[in-house]
Formats: sequence, structure tokens, C-alpha cells
Amino acid sequence: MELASKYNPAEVEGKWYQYWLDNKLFSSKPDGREPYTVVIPPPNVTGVLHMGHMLNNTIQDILVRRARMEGKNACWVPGTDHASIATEAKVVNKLAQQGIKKTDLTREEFLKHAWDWTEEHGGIILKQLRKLGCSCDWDRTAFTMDELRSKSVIHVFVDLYNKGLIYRGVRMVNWDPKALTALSDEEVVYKEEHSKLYYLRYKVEGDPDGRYAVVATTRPETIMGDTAMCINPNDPKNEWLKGKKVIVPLVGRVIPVIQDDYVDIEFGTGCLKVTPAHDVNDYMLGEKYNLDSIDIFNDNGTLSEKAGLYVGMDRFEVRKQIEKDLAEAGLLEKVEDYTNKVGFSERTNVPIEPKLSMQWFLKMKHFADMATPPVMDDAIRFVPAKYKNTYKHWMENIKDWCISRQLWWGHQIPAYFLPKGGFVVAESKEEALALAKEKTGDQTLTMDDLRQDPDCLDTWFSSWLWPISLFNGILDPDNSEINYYYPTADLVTGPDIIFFWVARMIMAGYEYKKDMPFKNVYFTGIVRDKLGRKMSKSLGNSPDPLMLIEKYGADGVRMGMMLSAPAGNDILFDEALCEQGRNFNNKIWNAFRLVKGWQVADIEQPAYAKLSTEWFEAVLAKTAAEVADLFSKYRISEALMAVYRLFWDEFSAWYLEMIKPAYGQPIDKLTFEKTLSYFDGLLKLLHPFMPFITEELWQHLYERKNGESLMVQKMEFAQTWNERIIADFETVKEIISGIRNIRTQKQIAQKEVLTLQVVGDNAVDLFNDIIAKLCNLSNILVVENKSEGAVNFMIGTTEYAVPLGNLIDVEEELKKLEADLAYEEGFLKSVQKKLSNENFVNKAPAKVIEMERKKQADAENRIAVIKESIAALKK
RNA sequence: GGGCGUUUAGCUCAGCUGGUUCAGAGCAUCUGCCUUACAAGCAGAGGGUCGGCGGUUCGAAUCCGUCAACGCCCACCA
Repeated sequence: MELASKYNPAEVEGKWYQYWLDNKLFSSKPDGREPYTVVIPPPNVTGVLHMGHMLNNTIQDILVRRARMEGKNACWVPGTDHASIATEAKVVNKLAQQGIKKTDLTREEFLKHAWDWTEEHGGIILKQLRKLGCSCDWDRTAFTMDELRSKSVIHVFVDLYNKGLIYRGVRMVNWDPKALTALSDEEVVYKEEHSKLYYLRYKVEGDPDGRYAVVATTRPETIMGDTAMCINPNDPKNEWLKGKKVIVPLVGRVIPVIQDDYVDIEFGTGCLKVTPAHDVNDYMLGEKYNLDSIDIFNDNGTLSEKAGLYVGMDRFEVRKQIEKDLAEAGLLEKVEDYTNKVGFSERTNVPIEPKLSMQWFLKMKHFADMATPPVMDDAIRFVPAKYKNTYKHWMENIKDWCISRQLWWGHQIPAYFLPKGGFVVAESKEEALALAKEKTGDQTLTMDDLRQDPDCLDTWFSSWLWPISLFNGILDPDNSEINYYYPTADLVTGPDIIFFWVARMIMAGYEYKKDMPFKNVYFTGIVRDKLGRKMSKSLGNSPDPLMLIEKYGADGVRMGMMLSAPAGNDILFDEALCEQGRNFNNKIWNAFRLVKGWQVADIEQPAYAKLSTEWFEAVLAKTAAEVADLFSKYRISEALMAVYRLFWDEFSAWYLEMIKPAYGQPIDKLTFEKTLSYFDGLLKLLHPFMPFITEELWQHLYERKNGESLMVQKMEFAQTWNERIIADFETVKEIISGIRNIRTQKQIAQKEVLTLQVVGDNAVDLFNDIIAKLCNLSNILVVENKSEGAVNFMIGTTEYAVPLGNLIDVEEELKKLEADLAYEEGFLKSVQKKLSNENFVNKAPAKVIEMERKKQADAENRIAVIKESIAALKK
């Protein structure tokens, strides 16, 4: 077989992916094996692949492929999320470009557009995952709004309502004036803003002296909603305002001065304007003191009729205008610069408006109580564990979840309003009608009399069921699939959705399966560029993943991602890492070319080759065990590094060089076959990280039958190994390095044959042939004294020397030896100091003292050798 | 304002309950090599008083305190 000197991923990746698909190797059905289940964090259905997905899905695929090779029944379920608010926004934008307003459409018309859009763009991202090599069971591809998932969501809503855990009511919610919907607390991100603090004058009603109170506010545009002013009862400077009434500037409304110790005496003037409709705290004050609530805003953030002033203007325009008007009216005391935190909508990035509105809520305490202990007790393991704290804190301060959204794209809330007030909740309109008749006693009611709540549910209200609903565990709770695949094994996701998704899945798991949804959660970091900046479209610092795959191959990119991705740490992505990945592919490729290029002959195995195979066998087994251990700790990038070094250093640089036959010579059959089997083992270890190149080479390693694949080979390695040979060979490596170093320093070509002298005892003489081979030595001799004109080096306490005759530079050699001597003497001194310290000798454990004594003896030994060498040179 | 985390070579990170010359790895850098698998390579080398200060200890990168810088999460101070 002729192989190019460079590996070309493009030629093989598509071929093998199709082969895996054709042979149904990703497919999973319940059987007698131990299941290993992973559910994909469903990407937005209309999204495209970005670097975060690349990282996340690479990790999942590595875990899944590894588990599959460990003999488990691996099932990775893919799917997409309808992403209610994000998708609806995209559709609205697209319609706007065509000159269509959402408000001009009926719900049905709009949903038709949304489904068209979903079908057009939907699933692109899943196709892209195939390019990356993801081994998902595509036959199981699901969508959070497909029939089964939708029915599950509706069923759960009705169930929780019947359990009394869902309620409807008017509450202060986070209102997104752009998306025109309520949001949950988690969908609000607080950002620091440089704004202004306005000091407004509120004249005291009927005050003969025309006195006024000053109120500091960041939102002067809300004064039209003021229904009280509040002071702290213990505030002496505002004592005079007690029991008075004040006049809202410009508006002219007379409002009472109330007292509550909520007010911070130190802040501003100690006077607080109270706007119950537009501030969460004011709302609480309003409730407490039974104040009027005037909602001055329309849903889109413009001023409503109720404001009386500035009607129809945008809230931020009003802020500018009212500042001028207040100043003109002499009602603006002063304006200060001020920094405060403003809540923004996570999706539309506009400032949130606290708004009183009728919404559906889920009571959360019940869920938090169930979901906290398993994480704290590590029944569900978080990697890294630090997120346990975050989780606990959120659970302990949980608030009810606003689950209704004023959107059309999503699961419509299964509540039906009755003609004469009230509502019923049911899974279908038929059931709703029956319930309605029962509730009202009115048997003449028809379907047409029922009006379904137009709102839909928060996206996360469907995603929280994902690990269950994927296996139809909601509608058919005891089916064989859910019983087999649930609980899933590992969840791989970002810490940014720990509350949105992870926590809530745990809640749903215990509510509906009485069990955890997954055993381990691996939190990835955020992918940043090499300067540490978040990747974003606007910065243009986010590489296109598909271009990267084209350039470096999927295996190269996967390795690039994994090289710097410890759990929980942000990863600083640098294309150079993909290059490293590609180079590694090439290394593997070329090692394969070498091995497969050998002539094999039926000759006896040379002793050095036998020893080499014994050594590598030990290294392979030991590293495989290390890798398994690292995987169990989810230290995946370290596992990759261990395999990388095994292949590059131990196998290619050492082992292959050791057994490589001389030019034109054949290799013995036994060594060759062992080498192929090591290659086979290496490919298995590598396969989860780089599936394509490993499959390509595995297929060529031996004759394979159609349908066979590395993907499903058993990852099995010896559990014990010869530790002694590994340790001995480390010494051998040092000896070889020492000789190579001499060659480099003295500029002696590899072709020139040298000899090696071992002064005293040769502890690793078994390896003489190998040392001679790798260093081009004619012989290795044990001597009592090294020859004159030999350059020496020490490994431990053994001296090695290479006779060079008159090649050596005496001056230079002396200099080097003097430096060594100085170092050794310094070292000896520090050891002696330790040993002469009574405290140390009395208190340190015997083992440690013994160690120090050995250090001392060794150092003395080496010093003697160096001094001897110096003396010899000076002669 | 509260909580958590990080700080080790130019970069990204290991270093578990303090003790084998423990200060490591990969990349990058430098030097020499187109040696018949691989220049996307081979061989060799340099580089850090483990953020600062203080403490515990015979002994601290490792434990404690404190300060600093950075990052993340949470929080209704207008």
C-alpha cells in the first residue's frame, strides 16, 4: 500500500462517518449490557454551530465513544430546542423585513411562518455535528416541540396544576418591552450602568412657607406613577414631613407621606418616591400600605394614557424630556452622576421593566427541597465540585418560577377560560369542556365557549423534562426504554445554565422518576479567544468551526479543543492548538507508514527486540491504566496528553527506533506482530479523541471484514505490568540522552562510531544492545577508570564516559566540571545542615532521615568522581 | 454588599492528605541537523526566589492568617 507522507483528513472523514451510519454503529437498543446514556444539551433549532458547541460536543463524543469501547451500551440522544423567545424574535425580524407585522397575523398564520422557518433552518446544527464526528443515535433525534415532547409538557403542566404547585396571579414580573413578554428572574442579567441621580422637589401641600421635600431617583420618568412618598420613621431630618402630604412635580397629584424603616436614612435625602407599579420594592410598600398602583407604561415601554403626560413617548425619551421640564419648572434640585445596576433581558438586551401582570407560576420550594440533598451528598456528582456551592445557594433562596410567556412560539398553556369567568386546566379541549361543565354545572357549554390562554410556556419548562421525555418517561412512565436508559450517565453543559436547566432537570427527575436525571455533571468552561475575550459575532473573534475542520481535519480540531479544556476553566482557544492536533495526526500517520512498510521475515527475534517489546508492553499497560484513572476523574485533557506522549515519545521516538531494522533489512515476524498489536492498542486509546484517523488506520492494520469497526472494539489492557523494566529503561533513556548530548556538544556526527565506558558497575547491562544501537556505539565496557581524554556524565552515582582521544577541549571541560562541583558541594552543604539540625533528627520520621543520609552519601560520591576527573584533566 | 474561585516557566495548565534533588508537562523560544516514517520532523539546550507579607512546623508551592490583582455567581438600596 502506497501512503502519502502527509495525512489528508478530507479524504477519509466523510467516508468513515457514512460507514458508521450504514452499519448502524451509533444506534442503541436496550439489551443486557450496562447502559451509558447521554442526552445532548439541545441547541437552538435555528442556531448554527459555534465554538461552544464544538467544545461541548467534542467532550460528549469522547465520553460516549470511550464508554462504548468499554463495552457499555452507549446511547447519545440528539435533538434541538424550540427556544421560544429567541426563535420568535428571529421570525418576527424576518417577517419585518418582508414588511409583515406580527400583530397583523393570526396566531395560526404566525405559527405557520415559524414552522416554515424551523424547517428551513432547523437541524443545520445537527448536520454540522456529524462533521465533527459525533456518534449520536440520529434515529432518536428529538425536538422540544415535537408531538411526544409537547404532550409531555402539557401533561406535566396539568399534573402540577392539579397537585397545587402551579398557580396564576398578578405579580410584579420582569417585563421585556421589546419581546413583549414576561421573563423569569434567571433571564435577567444585571449590568452596571453609568447613569444619573436626579433630585426632585416635592412641594408640601398647603405649606405656608412653600417648603418642599427632595427625593433622589434614577427614574424621574416614573413620577407619574407615584402614589406615596416614604420616609424612615427614625430619621430626624425628615421628622417635619410626618403626616404631611406632598405634590408630585409636574403631575400635581397630592400623595401621602408614609413611614417605613425600609428607607435608608443615609441614601440621598432619606425620602423615597413610591411607584408601586414600576418597582419591586415599591410594589411591596404598596401592598403593605394599600397604596394605589398606577401603571404608566404600555407593554412596549412607551407611556400610556394613565401617565397623563408624555403619552406615547418612549421611556428613555421621557427621561430626557422630563429632566428639562422639571428644570424649567424649578422642580429639579440637582443631578449627580451615579452608577447602578440595571436589569437587561438576556435575549433582547433591552432594560427590563418591572411590571405588574397576570402570570402563571410554579411553586419552587417543594422542588428545591428534593433537589438539594443529592447534589450536596454527591449522589449527583458535579465536576468541578465548586458549583455545588452555587447550586446550594440558589436552592436556598429559590423563588417561584414565572413560567408563562406572552409569545406564540412554544407550548400553549392548557388553561381554558370560561365565559362567565374562571378557568379549567386540562390536557385537551375535550377534557377541558367536560371539566367546565362539571365546574359550572352548565351542560349547554360548547367548545366554542372555551377560550384557551393565549400565552405559552417558558422554553425551560420543556427542557427540564428532556432526560425523561426523550424516552417517553412522562406519558408512559414504566416503558422499557426509560427503565433501561434512565438515569443517564453524564451531562456535559456550561455553568451558565446551571439554574435554567441543570437544577430544574434534577427537580423534574425527582418529581417524575423519583430518581436523579444523571449521575455526573461535567461543566465546561466558556470558549474565549487567546486574549481571554469572550467569542462573539461583533468582535469577529470567533472562528467558523466548519472552516477549522476543513483546514485541520475534525480530529485535529477535536484535539485542539481538548488540549486546553480542564473542566470548569474557561478555555482560551488558539488555532495553533488545532495545528498541534493536525501535526499529531500526521505523526500517527507516518508511524503507521513506517511499520507497514517493513519487510517481514521468518527469522529469530533478536534479544534487543524482545527486550524492547517487553518494555513497551509494560508502558502501554501502565499508561492505559493511567488514562482510565484520569477518565474516572473527568480529567479528559490530561488523559489526552498522556496518550499523546505515549504515542509520540514512548512509541515513536523510543520503541520504533529501538526495533527498527537496519536499512534494507527485514524485521522478524514476532516483533512485527507484537508491534501491530501495540498499534492496535494505541488506536483504541486514541479513538475517542480522534475517531476518523484511528478508524482509517485500524481498517488497514489487519484484513478487516465489511462492517467491522474500531468504534466497537473492546478497550482492554493488561491490569499488571513489569514496573521494574520501566524504571530501568528510564535510566537507559538518561544514558542515551547523555551520549547524544556529548555528540551535540562536540559536534560529532551520528555516523561516527563511539564507545561507552561504565565506571564501576553497570546496573542496566541488559540494555547494552539497545543503547549501542540508538547511539551508534561499537561497544560498552565496564572499566575501573575511564580513559584519558574521555568526556563523562553521571546518572545517579554511576559515571559514564565516552573516550574522545584528543577531541576534547581541556579548558572547557574543566570549566564544566568546576561548575558541577560547585553545585554538588552546595547541595551537600544543605543536606548536611539539615542532618546536623537536632530538631530535624529528633522529630522527622526515620524514613525521611534515611533519605537525607542517602542524599548525603550520593553527593559525596559524585563529588569524589568529579574531583578525580578534574585531577585527571589537570595532569 | 454577600459568597465562591484563581494567582506556579513567555503562554495554557499539573502538582492528591506538608518530606524521594519537587519545582513538572505541552506549546512557544534558542542551537544543530533535509539521518532512507515524519522539516506538520529529528537531536539537544535555556527558562520559574510557586502573587506579597506574616505565622504554624525539624521541614511549606502544599496548612493557617492577612493584603493585592483577576474572574465568576448571588443581592430590592431608590
